[in-house]
Order: sequence, then structure tokens, then C-alpha cells
Amino acid sequence: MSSNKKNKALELNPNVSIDNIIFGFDFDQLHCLLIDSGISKTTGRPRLAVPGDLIYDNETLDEAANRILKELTGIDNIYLEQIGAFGDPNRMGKESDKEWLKSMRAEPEARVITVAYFSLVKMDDFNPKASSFAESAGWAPINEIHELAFDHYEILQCAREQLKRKIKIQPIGFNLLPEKFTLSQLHKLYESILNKPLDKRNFRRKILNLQILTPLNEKQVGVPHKPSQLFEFNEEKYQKLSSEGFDNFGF
Amino acid sequence: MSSNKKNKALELNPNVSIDNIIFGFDFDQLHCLLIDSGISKTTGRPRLAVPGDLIYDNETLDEAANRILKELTGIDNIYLEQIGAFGDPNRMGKESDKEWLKSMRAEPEARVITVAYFSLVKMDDFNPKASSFAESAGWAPINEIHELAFDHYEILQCAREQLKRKIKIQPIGFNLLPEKFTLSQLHKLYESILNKPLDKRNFRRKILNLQILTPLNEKQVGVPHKPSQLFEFNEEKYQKLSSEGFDNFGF
DNA sequence: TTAGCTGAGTGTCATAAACACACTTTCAAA
DNA sequence: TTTGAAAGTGTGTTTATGACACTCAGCTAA
Repeated sequence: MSSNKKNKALELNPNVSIDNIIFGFDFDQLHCLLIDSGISKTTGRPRLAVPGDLIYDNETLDEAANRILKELTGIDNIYLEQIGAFGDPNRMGKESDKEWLKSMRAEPEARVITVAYFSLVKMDDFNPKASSFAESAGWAPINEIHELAFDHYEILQCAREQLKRKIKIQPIGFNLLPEKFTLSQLHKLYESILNKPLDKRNFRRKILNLQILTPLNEKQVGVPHKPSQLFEFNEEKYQKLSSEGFDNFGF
Repeated sequence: MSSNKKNKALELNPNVSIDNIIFGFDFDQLHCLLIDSGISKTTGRPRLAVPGDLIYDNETLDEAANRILKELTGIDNIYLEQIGAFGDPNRMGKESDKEWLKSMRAEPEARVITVAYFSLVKMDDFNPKASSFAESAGWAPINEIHELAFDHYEILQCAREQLKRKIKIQPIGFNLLPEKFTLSQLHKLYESILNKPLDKRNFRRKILNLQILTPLNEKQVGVPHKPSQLFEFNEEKYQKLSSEGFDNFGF
């Protein structure tokens, strides 16, 4: 019985996978980390997908999502949130997907439902060019992604919507910025996620009124214009505010 | 419970189930539909659970959730929304759960992740006492539910949170009321879901400002007080408002 | 028949948040 | 020293929010 259990623990579950939409921000646009599994024989185009894998029977869904993130990027301890389950029986029905499944999966015909996550990483923390994934992984600007393997394009759109909703009620955007950042960078980040322009003065007022930013005694250097004040996110103040019932940035 | 789906020529997937939190409203409190699988030998208490089942390999997740709702209540075409996936490897680890699994499942040891849904039904549409489920299904006031099978209590709490969030940005609450209803009933519904008192006059002003209610030439009859105006929900006006970018009830 | 109970229905004022809007400052590079 | 580029700053208007108390209509029971 217990040895039986142990065997199971070591096995991939053929019916459940995790896919992880990994967002990054380069101070200009939102990006998403994609895996390139090579030119598809059936389409003749590169087959791009979101990182993912089957789950092991002894790990929680959150653990599996973290594992996938860690295996790919080496990054740990990152903001991660479940999007939901995607289970259309046809979600892996494209010819290029079947081709890939046959070469990669022990049970390529199995019906797989996937649990999607999104995570927010500081783009500097993972440079695909400098990693062992140089050839297969890369950041793609979100607005230039038009076709993905499986149902990953649909999942990506859900992720964007969820991020939009979430950033209005919690300051999770700070996970996409370095420790020290300027208000303009934060402003641009919000515009990128919400996909609309926001008035500069109103944005600053609202953010500063939340009192979750600590101004530093530091400014940008070497910029060909008035240097910007640097801030850091004050998690302590945020926790306090948060436990008192804060839930709206008001954008 | 057991059904012959041989015509589908497909099998239950042993690793993925659906659980469906079914909400109803009796003009006083939120209720949830629960299944009673009898007295547990291990706890000596009734084993209460949310309706659910393994999925078939040829149905989508939404279809499976609808099937479960239909099989239990006979109701079709209902508001249904995914909550997310729950996959702790230990989620079925209680003794009373194992006991039940052994008697009900072909593979009682299989690791099962579940995709949770919630649905909103007009309570009148399903009277367990009058159905073949008289002995096994019933409405329970949400605040009197303290212990459920598997991880269903946790799922229920997530469902309540999601309903709270959702009702603030979309008028889904109308799915819980009959076609014709009074503003007081709607008011009480919002208070039940948000779990806090709302000022009567402010509530009325906000709801009426949305212009999604049509007053009827009808009043309550037979009540021992001033009879209340009846309204119906105007889906057309809602659609229009919705497509113009409405997304906040402002509570 | 009437007195009493119950919940329906109604308006205003004060405060807070949202929005629209344009010029000056600081630095680097040419 | 001029120029370009982004930083930084305040006010007035409009709109939404929240707090608050009495009268009205119908039923019931004395």
C-alpha cells in the first residue's frame, strides 16, 4: 500500500497539466515568456507555447506551477496566481499539437485538462539569452503574439483580463518592477496593463494617496532630462492598509 | 446516481472531477444545495457534500458542470461560472472521504483534482422535497454550514468570495430572484451576498440609476403593509449598458 | 370602526473622489 | 548656450457617496 503510494508519487499524471503565463515588463510594454519548440512540420512555422508540464501526483497545483517556473528560469518565490482550468476535449486538436504530443508524451492520446497560472517576474531576473534556454525561450511583447500552441492564446487573453482586474484592486504590479523605480515607470506599467492612457497628474495623486510608496534619497542619473525621483514599494504600509480593508486603486 | 452512458462510448476520467456550488435565495438568506451521503461510519455524523462527479472524456468542463446540475435538479440553462481548480494531493484524505470513495469509485486511490463551479438558481425551480432526491439533497442556509466532505467547505468559501466580487460588477444576482421581484427583495439579496447592511435609500438610488429595471403595473397583494412595486430585470438595457463599458455597481 | 403594526417609499445636504487641463524645471548632448 | 526630452506640479468642476427620519398603505385584531 505505502510502496504503491510511493510509486504513484513519482509519476506524472497523464490527465492534468499546468500552463504558466509569465509576464514581464521592460518599462515600455508587457511581455510574455514563450517557448519555441521548433518549426512545425504541419504548418512550417515556429511552434510557440507557454511553458507548462504534466503534474506529479504528489505535488499541489501551486507547487507544480512554481516548479515549472523554477525549471525554466531558475526563479523562485514569485507572484503566482491561478487563472482557472481549461478543458475543452479539443484543446490539443491542431495537427501541430498532435505532432508535438506524439514526440513528447508517454500517452499522447490522453485527454488533458490544464490549470493555467500567471506569474509576474522582474524581467531582469531572467535573461533567456544568457541561460541554457537561449535557443528555446524568449520574451515576446504581448501585443505581437497572435498564435500559440494548444489553447494558449485563449489562456493568454484570460490572463491579461485577470491581471487588469487584479491590478485595480491590489498593488501586484510592483512584482514587475525592480526594487527602485520611478513614478513614470509605474505609470507606464499601469497604462500597459490596462491598455489605455492614464492622466499623469491624476495617476500620481492616486498612487501617492495610497501611501504605499517610500521616496528614496536617490534620483535617476545620466538621463538627458530632469532626473526622476526613485521610490520603493513599502510592503509594511501596504499590509496595514490591506488588512484595514483597502481594495480599490480607483482606475 | 450511476448512469449508463454507453452511447457515449467514453469513460469517466479518473483524475478530474467537477464540484458545483449551487446557490439559492429564499428572500431572507443565501442557501447552498448539499447532498447527504448518509451517516459516516468513521465520524458518526452525516456526510454532507456539494454535488459533483468525475468528468467524461468527451465533455467540456462547462458541459460537465451543467450535466451535474441537470442530473440533480432537472434544471437547465442556468447561470454557471468557474471558480477554479483545487488539487491538493490530500484533499480527499479524511477517513470518511476514503470510506465513501471505496464504495463509489472504480479507482478510489486515484489522485483527483476538481474544477469548482458555482451556479445561481431560482430556489423555486428546485424543491428537493418534491423530487426523487428528497432523502439525499437539500438547501442549507449558508451561514449554518460548518463542515463538508473533501475540501468542499474551502471551495464554498471561495465561491462566496467570488460571488461577492462578481455581484459588484455585474447584475448576476437577478438569476437568484423570480422574474418579478421587489426592490426590497433585491436589497436583501445584496445584503446577504455582501454580508453587510446597505442603506435602503442609497441602495435604491444606485440600482435605479443603472436603468436596468423595468417597473411593472403590478404590486404585491395580501401583505399586511403597504404593497411593494414589482419590477423585472431588463436584459436589453443591461446588454446596451454593458457593451458601453459599464462595470461597477458601486457598493 | 378604529387603533396599531409592518414594511414601502421618499429628498437633502455634506463630503469625497474623479476628471480635465498647461506650464515650468532639470539635465545631457550637440 | 541652445535644444530636446521627460519630470514635476495645482485648481476648479463635476459626479458619486454616505448619513439620516418621517409619512404612507394595507392588513389584523380588539
